Amino acid sequence: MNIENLNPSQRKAVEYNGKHLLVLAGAGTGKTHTIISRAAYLIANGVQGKRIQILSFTRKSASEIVERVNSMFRESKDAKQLNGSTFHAWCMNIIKTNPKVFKVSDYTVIDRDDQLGVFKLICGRNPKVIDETRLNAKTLLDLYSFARNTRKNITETVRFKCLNNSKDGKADKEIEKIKPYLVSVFSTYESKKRERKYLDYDDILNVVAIGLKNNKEARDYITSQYDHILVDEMQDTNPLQWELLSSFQEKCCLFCVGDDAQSIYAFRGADFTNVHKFNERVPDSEIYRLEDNYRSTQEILDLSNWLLKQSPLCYNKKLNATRGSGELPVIMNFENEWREADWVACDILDNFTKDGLEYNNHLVLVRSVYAGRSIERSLLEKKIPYVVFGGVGLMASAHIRDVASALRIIANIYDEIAWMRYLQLWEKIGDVTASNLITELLELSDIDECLVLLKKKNLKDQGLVDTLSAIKGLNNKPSDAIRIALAIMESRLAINYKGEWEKKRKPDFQVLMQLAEKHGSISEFIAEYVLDPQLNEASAFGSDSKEAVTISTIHSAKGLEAKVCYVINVSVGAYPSTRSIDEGEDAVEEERRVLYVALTRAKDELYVTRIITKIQDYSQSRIQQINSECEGVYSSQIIEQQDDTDSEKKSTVYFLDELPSELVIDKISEQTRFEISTKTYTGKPIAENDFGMDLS
DNA sequence: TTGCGATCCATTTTT
DNA sequence: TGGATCGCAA
Repeated sequence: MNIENLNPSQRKAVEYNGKHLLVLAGAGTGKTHTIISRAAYLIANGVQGKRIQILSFTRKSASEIVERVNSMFRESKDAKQLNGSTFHAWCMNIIKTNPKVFKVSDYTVIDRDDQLGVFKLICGRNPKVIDETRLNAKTLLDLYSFARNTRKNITETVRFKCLNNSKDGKADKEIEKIKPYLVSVFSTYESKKRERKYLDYDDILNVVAIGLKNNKEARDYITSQYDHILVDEMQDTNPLQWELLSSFQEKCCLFCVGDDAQSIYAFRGADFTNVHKFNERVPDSEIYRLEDNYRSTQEILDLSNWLLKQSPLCYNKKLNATRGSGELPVIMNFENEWREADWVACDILDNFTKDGLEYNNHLVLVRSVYAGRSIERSLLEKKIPYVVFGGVGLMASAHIRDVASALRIIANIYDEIAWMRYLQLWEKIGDVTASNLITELLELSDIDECLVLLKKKNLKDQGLVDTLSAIKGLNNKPSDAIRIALAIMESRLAINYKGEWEKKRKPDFQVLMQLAEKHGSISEFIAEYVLDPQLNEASAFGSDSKEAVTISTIHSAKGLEAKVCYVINVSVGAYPSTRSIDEGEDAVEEERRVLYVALTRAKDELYVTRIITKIQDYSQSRIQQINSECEGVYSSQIIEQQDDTDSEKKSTVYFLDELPSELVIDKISEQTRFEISTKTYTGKPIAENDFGMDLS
């Protein structure tokens, strides 16, 4: 095994032979490399691959790790059986392979959209809930999911998420008021899940984590199937996942890698006390640190370190660049998002045409999927190929869900959500007719009875019945089921999706069938697919995604890196977002870490762009800089504007406010400078007598 | 009741 | 931008 390219602290971690280890690894310190080496080291020392489980938060990183370990052992069978997956996929696998322990293996896995559908249904039937609680179905679902992942009760959850954790009498009163409604919605949802045999995301973890916790025999049986659990991104684990891991500490060695400064999933329950209290909770454990950064230049790290140091939280972290010094990061200021996007596209094009830097050396980081759109448009305009990370997967797209609904009915005839979607696809069936039909259908006990009932209804389009009867025997041939269902449903889908069908929607099914080939049953295929809507590669525009610019949300960018990085719209009101300011300090600090993650993706060049709509977005020191850049008359206007606004909103938080000027180059683009300068025109107006004909 | 068109609306992050 | 909701005609 190739262990030479490990530095001393990495090597110490890789060769650790105590029981449990937490590796605190800053950004770019070779975290993935360390995990890979650890797995390889274990295999090289005789541990069977199948007794090692690698856990990660995205399928991408999990499979990358497994692949890289496998490539180190080309011929060895031991390595080939190495397991690597997300927490959810792992638990699902445990459920499926141990049907005698977990009696839920015939359940249908539902995703967020399905869950939301159920919540909406429940709220729709009970309108008082939304009126009285002033929460919508989506927020209720978020609360429910948060509560389950953090193992908090309703009272604590509401206090924490809705009331800024305040403990005064007013908050207590509010909780008392809305709690009964939440109880009613949540319990209705839970009984619906039981009736319909649904497993949602949280159930998958919950069933295994709590099952193992409370049942010693099951725990011993399952946990003795593994020797080593390797956890990536430990800082993103939530209390429920911790519960799960802790069941394994007796029989297995835990090797956890994480960085508290990169914890950006608190909104969905991640809790970095899993990192901070590792020692306390896990007897027989040690903590090592990795602090040498191999990715970035010192200038990029200086900016990142500065950002963390401004935090009231103490991260006790300072990254050192082994690569030494390079270019200063650049802050670019723009008038609006189109200019910003356009500049990014131009800059990438310049790098490509002038310096021959391939497109895949560029990474554009955005806060939300939505924010990536303007960038997409500019890249498209300039014919620059790009790949998008972090968008909605294929499974979420409507036409796929349509066909999947037919398959889901075959796999589980109690799948009310699937029935609802499937029935409404057809002509003359809307939500009322569908609901009535479903009430009758759910009384029946198999698909043939359902088909008999549906035939009797004299429905306008025979396709409804034909599709189901054609695929009813294909539960174990998902790929065939898709092909046949598609053939019958196609004419209907073509109507529903009009012009989009042939070119945009239909081609997706080729990919879907290929994926289905790999699975032995519909429910297995659906489960896998709901957990991993793997089709990000397909969203590549251009011939080869290896030659493309990457656009990614920061949350999906962990583990990504590029020579040139653009962090978009780091504007006032966005970092931190005004929304998180309202939510309180914890939310703001999480946003700081989000920005930190973004900054530390860059290897050589870092561009932070932002939009300045108001000149008071600038700090005092920046005003002086602009004044020196802008000429004469404009300066005085800018300073004037500053004067009438700084008495108000002093409380606005902005991460780059006190940024020392020596850490960055702060630029304002030519056009933007012009537009800002002329923003308020205070000169003499052009009057009527300034134009017209000379009548003399 | 369905299904279409029009209007409005709000925009964080994801297994 | 497009997604969700509303109102109206068939």
